[in-house]
Amino acid sequence: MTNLIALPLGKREVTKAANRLAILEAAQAVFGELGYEAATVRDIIRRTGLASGTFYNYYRSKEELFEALSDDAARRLRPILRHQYETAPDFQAYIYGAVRAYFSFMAQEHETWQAKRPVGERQPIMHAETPEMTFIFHEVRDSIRAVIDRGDVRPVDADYLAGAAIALARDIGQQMLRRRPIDIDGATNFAVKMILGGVPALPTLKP
Amino acid sequence: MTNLIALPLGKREVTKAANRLAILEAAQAVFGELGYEAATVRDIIRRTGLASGTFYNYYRSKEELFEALSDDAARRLRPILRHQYETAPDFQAYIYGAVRAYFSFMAQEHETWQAKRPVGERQPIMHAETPEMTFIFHEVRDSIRAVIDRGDVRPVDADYLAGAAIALARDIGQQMLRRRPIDIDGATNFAVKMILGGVPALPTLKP
Amino acid sequence: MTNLIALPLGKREVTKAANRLAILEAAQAVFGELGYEAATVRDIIRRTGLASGTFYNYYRSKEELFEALSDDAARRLRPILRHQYETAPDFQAYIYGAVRAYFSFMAQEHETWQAKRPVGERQPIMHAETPEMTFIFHEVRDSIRAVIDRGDVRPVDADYLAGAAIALARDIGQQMLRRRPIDIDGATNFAVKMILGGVPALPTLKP
Amino acid sequence: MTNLIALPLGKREVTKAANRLAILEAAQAVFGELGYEAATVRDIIRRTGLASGTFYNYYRSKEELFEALSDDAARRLRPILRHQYETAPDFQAYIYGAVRAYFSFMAQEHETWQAKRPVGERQPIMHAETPEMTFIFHEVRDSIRAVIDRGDVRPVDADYLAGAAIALARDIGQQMLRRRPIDIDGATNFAVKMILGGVPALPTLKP
DNA sequence: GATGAATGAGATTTCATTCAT
DNA sequence: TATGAATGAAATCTCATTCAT
Repeated sequence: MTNLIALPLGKREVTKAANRLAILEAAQAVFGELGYEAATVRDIIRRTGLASGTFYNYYRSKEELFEALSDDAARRLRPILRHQYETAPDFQAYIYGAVRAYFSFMAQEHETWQAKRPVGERQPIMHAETPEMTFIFHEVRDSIRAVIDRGDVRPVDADYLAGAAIALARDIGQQMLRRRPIDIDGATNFAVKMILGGVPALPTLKP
Repeated sequence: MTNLIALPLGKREVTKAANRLAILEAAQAVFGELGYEAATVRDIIRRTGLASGTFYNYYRSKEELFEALSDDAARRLRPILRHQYETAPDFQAYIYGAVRAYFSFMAQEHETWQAKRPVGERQPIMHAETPEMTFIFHEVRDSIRAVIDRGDVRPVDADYLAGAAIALARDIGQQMLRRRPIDIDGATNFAVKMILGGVPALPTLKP
Repeated sequence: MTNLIALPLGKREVTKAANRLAILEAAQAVFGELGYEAATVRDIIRRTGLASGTFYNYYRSKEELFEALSDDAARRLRPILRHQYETAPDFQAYIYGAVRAYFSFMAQEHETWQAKRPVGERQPIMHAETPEMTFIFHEVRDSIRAVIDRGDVRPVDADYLAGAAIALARDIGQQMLRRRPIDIDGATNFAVKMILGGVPALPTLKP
Repeated sequence: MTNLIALPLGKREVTKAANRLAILEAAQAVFGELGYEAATVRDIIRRTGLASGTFYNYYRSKEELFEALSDDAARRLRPILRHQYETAPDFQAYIYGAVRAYFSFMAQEHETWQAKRPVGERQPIMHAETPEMTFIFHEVRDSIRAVIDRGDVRPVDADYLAGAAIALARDIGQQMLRRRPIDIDGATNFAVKMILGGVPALPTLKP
């Protein structure tokens, strides 16, 4: 989402990049609000102020936009999560770093994530069908599996643990965003304590 | 989904009840597979063998069907969860009872909860927009709040805890359904340990 | 286009058959007026008085409708052309019979073929992209080839001859429809004389 | 398509002329391949390497381009056909000269007239909506009418005869282009024999 | 002029809902 | 009440044309 390359760009290029960005951000907001299925290309394009046809100058379909958003999330989150994974001295530190990075990420993009919705709209409990969610889910699960496989953590059920940790963090993250003020530290503290507090109690897996 | 009221019914009434039931069951399966938005009324009605127009003799809209399904889940699950809540000697026992009841319920209705999808289709991580989920979320959150308010549990963040517990249970429940054999005890054990293990570590809420 | 099966049909079936027929006829007219590419599903459905969505209860797409129309033309014309082919004592008689059958067919369906067009519209010279045309072209070419292969006609260039005969008949047929009164005999006479008169003059093909 | 006027032109004018020519040629090819309706402005402009907006510096619309192409064909073909018409000693010679000129013209511009299409695509029998065709049709019909009016040919149905002759020549011309080697003499011979052979047999028109 | 992204009218298609039978 | 075709609003997508650079 950030234009890291600082080359002189003509107005046209700038506009094009800005439009692409605007569509991505609008899509992120709309998917967050409505979920993938309920979101329409119109909902997204309307938010950008662009014309309907313009959407198709950038993405061939809603599906492709979803992929682009996933890629975007991956590009921005993966290095952070990878860094946590590689530098954390132990499982505890990894979980802490990953959860905090994730919550910070969510909070940073909060204004697009949590755009004001029409009141009276059915409020879904949660929209997992969001590109960021999809990416995070797979990324973190793989890390947790790896940690367990490496033996850094007592042999517990890796899939259960990863699923539980992610589900938990996702939910708390969303709640965090709904509260004022947004308290990253508090949410991180809560989520990490829940996850790490639970692990020692887990049944050991017989190999 | 079971007709607990056993009064003598005329043929017409029997058929009506059977159709209503068939629609509910089909809807549960289809919403579970596709989510609320992606599911079409025709997807649902096709499973029942009824004609599409017949749907509207029973429900005024797709929306109303969703509500009915929520009510249905509520009617069936609430007594169970309430019973756990009222008879459990302590918080630990309540969580255990509630999780176990929930997993048993999922396993019982397995075929509708976890219907197989065409391979290659984009697999959403989760469909939160399921009537049962919506109901359970609110019910359990209220129970946890009550327990905390009563002082049976250290004053922690009830919303975070409820959300975390439910998210966690939901995820593990779904994983449980994908495994063979379906191991209710194992899943319950894991989920309960995670939830209860985490609670003592949680930060105390300053009132 | 004719409902040859005379079974008692409910009103629903009748309506359905009538609608299918109406769409076919409208499509025939619209393809004839505008050609396949320029014709839109809307143009077709508008003529029937049906709602736009109704089209898709009968055909999945414009393409499928085209196929259906081709099949329809084939079903109605093939027996006639085949009969001419099989019963004609010689090439002359076959050409006469085939041309006459074709012109009669066109004249019969004239009211749908030649619906009034908005004035000022660009008048294409000809629309070959019509299901009937496509079918006839292939059918008659095959017959002429067969006749020549059997040696009933001097060895001339079969493809050239078939193409020429069909192109010629098609054009004269269309002109015939534009004239008042429609003179099937006159048009047949002209077309057949042209075709048969030309054949003796054609260069013999060296094998 | 050739710039017959050899005046000194500035650089700008040369480019302009070249672009205009490139667009005409591309359009001829694309209309030939896809027909007027199915051809898009982008299909045409893509072949020229120009930008889509540039198209509108040369032609106000797709429609106008079509007209321009007709005019172009007229400008190039009319003198040839006129010359045949004026110098031919009799009807036979005129037909021969005209058909030959037309076939030579087609063969010369073969690559644009008969571009190869993706296989498997629905092959329309013919695209009459081609500017050249439109022009030729009217031109030749007028000539034939004139010949008949002058009494050089027995009074037959001029419109039928012109239509038949043109349809026939068009079809054989197209077949000629598909064969290897391209045999202008053979095709001319065939077409002329067909046309002229048929004429004596035609019914005389009562005035 | 040349460029190519933006525009928006219009085409195709889907689907919740209605309604005649 | 059951049926299933009809409806039409709304969604997706295309493309001739415009316009800022």
